[in-house]
Amino acid sequence: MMDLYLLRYFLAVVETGSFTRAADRVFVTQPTLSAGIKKLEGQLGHTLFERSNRRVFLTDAGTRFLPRAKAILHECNMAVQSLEETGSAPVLRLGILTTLPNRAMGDMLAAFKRAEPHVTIEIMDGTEQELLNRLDDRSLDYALSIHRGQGAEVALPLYDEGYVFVLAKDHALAERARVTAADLGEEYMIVRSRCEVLSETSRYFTDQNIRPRLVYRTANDSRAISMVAAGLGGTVVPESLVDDRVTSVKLQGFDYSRKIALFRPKYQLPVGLEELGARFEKHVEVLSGAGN
Amino acid sequence: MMDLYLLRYFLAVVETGSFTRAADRVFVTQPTLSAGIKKLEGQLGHTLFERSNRRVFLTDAGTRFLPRAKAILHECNMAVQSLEETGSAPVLRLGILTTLPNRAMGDMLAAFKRAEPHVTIEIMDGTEQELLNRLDDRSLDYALSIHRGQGAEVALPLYDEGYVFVLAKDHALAERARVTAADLGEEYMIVRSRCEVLSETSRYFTDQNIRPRLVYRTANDSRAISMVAAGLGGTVVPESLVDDRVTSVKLQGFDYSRKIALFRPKYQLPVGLEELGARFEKHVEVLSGAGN
DNA sequence: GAAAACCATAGATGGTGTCTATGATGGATT
DNA sequence: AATCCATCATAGACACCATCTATGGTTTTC
Repeated sequence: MMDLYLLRYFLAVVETGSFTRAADRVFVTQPTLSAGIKKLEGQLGHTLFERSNRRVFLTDAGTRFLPRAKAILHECNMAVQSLEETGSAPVLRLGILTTLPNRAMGDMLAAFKRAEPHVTIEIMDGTEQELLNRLDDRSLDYALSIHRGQGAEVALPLYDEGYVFVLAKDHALAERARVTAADLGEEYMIVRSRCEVLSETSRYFTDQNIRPRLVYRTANDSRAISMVAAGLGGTVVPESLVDDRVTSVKLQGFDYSRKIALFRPKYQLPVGLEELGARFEKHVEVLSGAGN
Repeated sequence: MMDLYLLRYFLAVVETGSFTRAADRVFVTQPTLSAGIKKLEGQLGHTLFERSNRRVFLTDAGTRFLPRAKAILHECNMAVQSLEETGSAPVLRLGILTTLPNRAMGDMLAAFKRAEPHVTIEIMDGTEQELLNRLDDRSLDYALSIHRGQGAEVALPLYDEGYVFVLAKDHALAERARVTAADLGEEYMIVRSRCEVLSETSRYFTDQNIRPRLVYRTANDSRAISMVAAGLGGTVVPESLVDDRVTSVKLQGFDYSRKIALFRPKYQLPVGLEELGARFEKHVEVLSGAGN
């Protein structure tokens, strides 16, 4: 497994372009650093540097590893910092799945604010796994995410929705009620990289020997919808993400749907927040039942 | 400094609630694990567990540290995975500042796609610092971000824009051309946590002894605008983020503006991408000059 | 009071990061 | 072509440390 001190050696070599200067920078001798890089390469199973006697160069693997090494050390710094901060004022921390629509979320939270004018809400967007992890971590109190059969003490089921294919309003296929995979074979596809049915979508097309042309990939759904509206291509989205800038059509034979639930705290909320939490649950349940 | 193996010990104790069972889980003896946790606590300067003879409990510091420890190990797993992926087909990797508007970006990219139908574009949203880091890392080829006087070989200046205060269309202050800090004293404030003039905004209000009430905090600008539109409160945004769901007013005495630029690659692009990159630069320059 | 469970401490030992010394290689200079 | 210089790699010695076994201390249960 990896060692953090070796990551520091690695970064020093990248920054200086030389084992000798890097060794000076991290206050060890060159042979120590050389052995360290060799050890790291052994741990990872990839050569990270091409050695020459003028300077060293990152390999492809080294180039791919570089941002990750930085991210790891950054997280370590954040960890140390997190221990220096004092407790802050209590707020309700809500995670919202990135693929849930802005407008519905805005309306729901505005209604809650009207009922509870003095509450501060901190929102975190994330993938399903991120949100579950954050609930486990206690860095979130609640989360709105996809229901996968969890029991009532874990998650409060809210509503179901299906998936549709969205296109620009002036697209040739936009007037149809439904399209087939074959209809889309020559089209451009926008990949919403955090789509929870991404692999099902991919399989849907490959099962029918269709490979739409990929033109654009993003993790940001608002951007994806804007790109659809602008005519870059089409993409699969949950119904609730369809807005009046795009047109949705049914994708024949693609019958996936998702159920959205409010995930509850994994721990006993502090006393001040517990009643507020119960009111929040009630509020979300009422509004989502009425809205969708 | 921190050691990764000690983080694994820490997580095992959290998951099992016992040093003895945690030791079994990580395949060392209990005294080894005990000494390791003690070492980690020494490194961090904080006690992470309260010991009892029934089970151990996380301290406040331990609770704050837990999500960070997980994040570090997650990044380590990602790093190892990044080395397993094979080189993919070349794409143009563009970073877009999270506070740049979806519609303008969509229009610009759609126009580029019409000119270059066979290009795949991978978009990453990020803060200024993230985008600069990614350019340095070589994990991005280009970035659209804020110009801070960098020279022409680094960044191609595109356009300027100011900041405005946005409110719901039916807000009492929405009909004014301008508002003062005092006008907003009783209002609710939505904090766009990645706003590049966040500290200036804060200082603007505190300099005038105004403290608007914070109701909501998010890193996602689309969500923030939706919350404004829904009536949760108001917020400061660059002009280009104003859409037809909200109303903008001038904030008196708040004269900040930003210049947007296209940041260029920090390295020589591969031959295949180099000409494409030049065409991309030209395209962005022409469209932004015309549009804003 | 005895037994059980569990964390802490002590001492011995094998593994390892580090050092000094030296070797190998390639490019620049004479 | 020979020499010098810069730089990474290898070898061996050694101090440090993660780990083990053995034992101690504390609390709870029967």
